[in-house]
Amino acid sequence: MALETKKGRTIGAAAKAAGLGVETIRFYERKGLIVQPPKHGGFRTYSDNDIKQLRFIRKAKTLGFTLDAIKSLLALESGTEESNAVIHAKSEETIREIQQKIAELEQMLASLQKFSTSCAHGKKTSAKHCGLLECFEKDWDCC
Amino acid sequence: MALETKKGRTIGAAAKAAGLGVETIRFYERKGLIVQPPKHGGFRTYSDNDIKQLRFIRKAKTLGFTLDAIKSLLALESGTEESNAVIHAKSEETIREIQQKIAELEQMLASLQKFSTSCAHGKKTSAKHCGLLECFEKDWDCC
DNA sequence: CTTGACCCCGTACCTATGTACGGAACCTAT
DNA sequence: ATAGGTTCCGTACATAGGTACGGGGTCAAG
Repeated sequence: MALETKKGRTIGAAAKAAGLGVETIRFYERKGLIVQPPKHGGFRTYSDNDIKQLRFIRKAKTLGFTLDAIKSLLALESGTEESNAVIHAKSEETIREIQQKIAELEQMLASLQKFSTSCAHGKKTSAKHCGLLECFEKDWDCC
Repeated sequence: MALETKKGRTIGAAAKAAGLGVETIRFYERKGLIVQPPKHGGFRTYSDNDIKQLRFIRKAKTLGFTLDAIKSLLALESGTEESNAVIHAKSEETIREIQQKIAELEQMLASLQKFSTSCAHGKKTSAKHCGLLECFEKDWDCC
């Protein structure tokens, strides 16, 4: 086993801790999402904060953010952006985007819940056109 | 202009109405997300409900669903699934997934809001390690 | 009945996001 | 010091999700 003491894991341990593949981490490095961590004896050594970044990337990805968007988010955090005003504006914009996503997900959730309770147990044939789409699109009182 | 009367638009009009490209719609058809609509004089003719489906696809995509997942959702709606019990179970599972996404987005939102108000206007240098990641990952009271 | 806009199909191409390979170097335990 | 397991790097391959092209057919207005 390679050096895994105190602060700093090898890329393999970091991958396991973050739920990613080793190659994926190197890929993110090439893409500039993360900076190459310091090397000890030729091996990358990942800090706890690096692990947090990696987990953040993983989560953000499942939420529909592209790697480019995630890169920007991480740039916000590490303060490598231009000015405070710019940082603030960008985070506010991201906030609005997230609020939008949440709103749309809640709409979809409501539609699915109606669909699930009213349609999906019992009257499949009678309610052929039960209207998940209608619920979703128009916020109608279908079902 | 091709036949665009009453019920039924050509693929170009459908694309415009749904905010997609013509080629994208044909692509979705090949992938089985939508069924080929009836043709009039060799041209696909899209109904209002088809448009709803297309818009649904577009929205679901921005929310991070894969095309395969969307296909399943649409299958739920059109009742081409096996039994009512299966339909119900699947929609309940999707409901849980969406709730999970919402929860994670709200966590990210809260982190960003703290970051934006506390860090991003004024103390960039002093709060170098301001902790968007910490906020996000641990729900800490940083900033 | 021609002309321009639109559609058909098949196929090739493109970007984003990984995954896999392979030979050399390195660390750790025996 | 040698054997096993990692890691290194560069490159090639893979998958999802489109996007573009090219040659031909179809509409509807002038």
